[in-house]
Amino acid sequence: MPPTIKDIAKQSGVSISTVSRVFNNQDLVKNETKQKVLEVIEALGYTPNFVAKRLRSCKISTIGIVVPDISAAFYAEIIKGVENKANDIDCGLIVCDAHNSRDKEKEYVRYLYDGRVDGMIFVVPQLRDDDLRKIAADGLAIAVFGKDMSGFNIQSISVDNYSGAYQAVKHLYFHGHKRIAYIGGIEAENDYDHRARLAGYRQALIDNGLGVNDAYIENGAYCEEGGGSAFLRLIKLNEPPDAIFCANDEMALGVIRMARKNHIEIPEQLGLIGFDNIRVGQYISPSLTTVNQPTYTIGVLLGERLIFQMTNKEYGQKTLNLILKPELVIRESCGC
Amino acid sequence: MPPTIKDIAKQSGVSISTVSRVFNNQDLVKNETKQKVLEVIEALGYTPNFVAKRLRSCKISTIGIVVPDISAAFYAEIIKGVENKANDIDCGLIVCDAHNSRDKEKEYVRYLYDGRVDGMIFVVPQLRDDDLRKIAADGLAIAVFGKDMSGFNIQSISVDNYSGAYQAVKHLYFHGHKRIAYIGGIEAENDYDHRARLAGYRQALIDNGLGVNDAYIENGAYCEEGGGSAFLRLIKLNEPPDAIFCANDEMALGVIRMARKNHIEIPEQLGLIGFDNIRVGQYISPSLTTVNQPTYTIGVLLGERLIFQMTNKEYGQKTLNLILKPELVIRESCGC
DNA sequence: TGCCGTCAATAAACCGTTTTAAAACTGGAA
DNA sequence: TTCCAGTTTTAAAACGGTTTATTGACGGCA
Repeated sequence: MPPTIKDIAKQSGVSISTVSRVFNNQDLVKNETKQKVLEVIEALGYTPNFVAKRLRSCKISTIGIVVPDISAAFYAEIIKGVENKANDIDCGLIVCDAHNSRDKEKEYVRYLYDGRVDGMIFVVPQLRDDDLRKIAADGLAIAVFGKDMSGFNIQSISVDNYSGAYQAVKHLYFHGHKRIAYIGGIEAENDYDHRARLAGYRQALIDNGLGVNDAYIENGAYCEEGGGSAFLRLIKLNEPPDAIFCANDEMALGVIRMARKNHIEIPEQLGLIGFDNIRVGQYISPSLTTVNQPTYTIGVLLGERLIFQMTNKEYGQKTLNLILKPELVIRESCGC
Repeated sequence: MPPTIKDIAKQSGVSISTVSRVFNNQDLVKNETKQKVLEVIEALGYTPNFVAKRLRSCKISTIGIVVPDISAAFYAEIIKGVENKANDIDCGLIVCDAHNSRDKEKEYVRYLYDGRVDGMIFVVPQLRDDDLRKIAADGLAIAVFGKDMSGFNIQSISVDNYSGAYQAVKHLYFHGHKRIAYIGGIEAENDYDHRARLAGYRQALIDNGLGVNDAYIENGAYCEEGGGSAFLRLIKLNEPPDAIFCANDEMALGVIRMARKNHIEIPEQLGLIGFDNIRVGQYISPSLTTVNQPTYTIGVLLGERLIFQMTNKEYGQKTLNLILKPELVIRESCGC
């Protein structure tokens, strides 16, 4: 057992309060006594027990972050951004991988909720707004990426998915594509990304005088395989699309793979744009035009917001929901 | 403030000891009472404060893992493996990103060391063996990936880098390559991977009657750009190599990029094999032959070892250093 | 009826620190 | 000598749990 403050007190013939003082408000203790105590501390190799310290003083200098999937570079980049800010204030970071599951996410919240952290960041939370609000109400600082929580007085950051999709589709249109399809997710209660991207897609078609054809709207389940099958369904249509906008890059990879298999040339016969700017997109052939989200910046901003929240307990000083504009990264797959 | 055990006690009309019992030795409390308490716990969303818990009982069901770079898929996979095992025993996981820096790693160790975790996993630690030993000596369970710590009575898992390199080079040789170069890291004190892979490369050449040509051994700093420049140096030689084995895939990507720029065809003019099996390797053209390490399995094993260590305090029951065999994944770039 | 054993629940001690309130010790002024 | 202010020091109360010892209630048995 390591020595405790009691051992030091006994050994040096003073009370434990005095020993504690020597460590903290050192000016309140006589120099002579201080020397004596310091000697004993040195001799016994004492360090204050962190756990006991925390129990009393309630600050733990740790923040937690919950992401849907730690192995996706997108989230890893955000984490790095957050960490950068956390380091500024000597704060540790606990990373939790929710495995894309709401239950797991809930579990982790429960886990972090036990006084392990001073604040939490949720990246694209699947949790209900209510759950998030409850956490915030308990006095824990929180910041959210991926949905607008300003209605609940919670700091949040989003990317303008609508605008990203709109830009992509407009780009395809301006370069001669007229039958533009969309591959996305399903109309789930909490799939804000899908909804906004679909809406952007729709509006871009409408604004450019192209009708919205429901047969051109497909579900690719956000994964490579799903994107591939959605593509196969699309090319079987009487009037197959001449371009596809995918709500993420994974699905676009599936499209590229299946197009190759079916001898459809990209971009000559089919324009393609993805979303997220994952690393593979630069290396695959044809390289993938995509919509880039400033992940690292997002992380930094999340960190900033959270720290702001942790230090100033009241809200409202900063805009509650900050919306970042994504940008189109033009490569080969769109043919422009 | 989140609710405490006192709130639960008051709300449900029992003593705090009873509430505590409901959480721990549940058999000692009447079923009826238990139900009542559980309801209140649920309603108030109570979680026992981990700091308080730890202070009294010395167990907090948390393990920490330190990796060099969270955004590398390689480590993310290992983390997932560990997490899987941790979940089996209802253990939380704290992930720390050391940013490839020894200082940062040290900082995190100090941080975790504060009684925040019951055990730690180090993935390719840059820490000195001594530091690791000291942690273990203090009674904290630890498990290490990437270097053999059995000499210190610490559980460790490694991949047989020597064998991986040997297989790769042998494969190149058997398919007709005679001038095989190596691009790796620098001869750093703690770069065990580099040393073992280089040794495997050397031995494979010797065993097959090819001499070792020091001009063929290059440093690519483990990154894409470094791999590219190393490649450029190699092709300027009087007798440039007809194949390259890279100590990781990143460097191989650099080779592919630069080869393309210099109109050197892979695999026709140059055979290429990487190491690590990163995702991009499947998608790039030509797709990359590489040496695969069973990352997820590594994670699971690390988790197992650590948990074993946490529960049985004595050593020695299991092999202390487990060596896994990596396997060659043959794709286009080696031309076979 | 009185005694005993069993089962449930509680009170109280404890973990190692910080912090607040109180006590003890100084020295100087009345 | 007494009192007071200022400086040091101490005792004791937190912090939020777990755990040990104790109490209380109840039924069975002599």
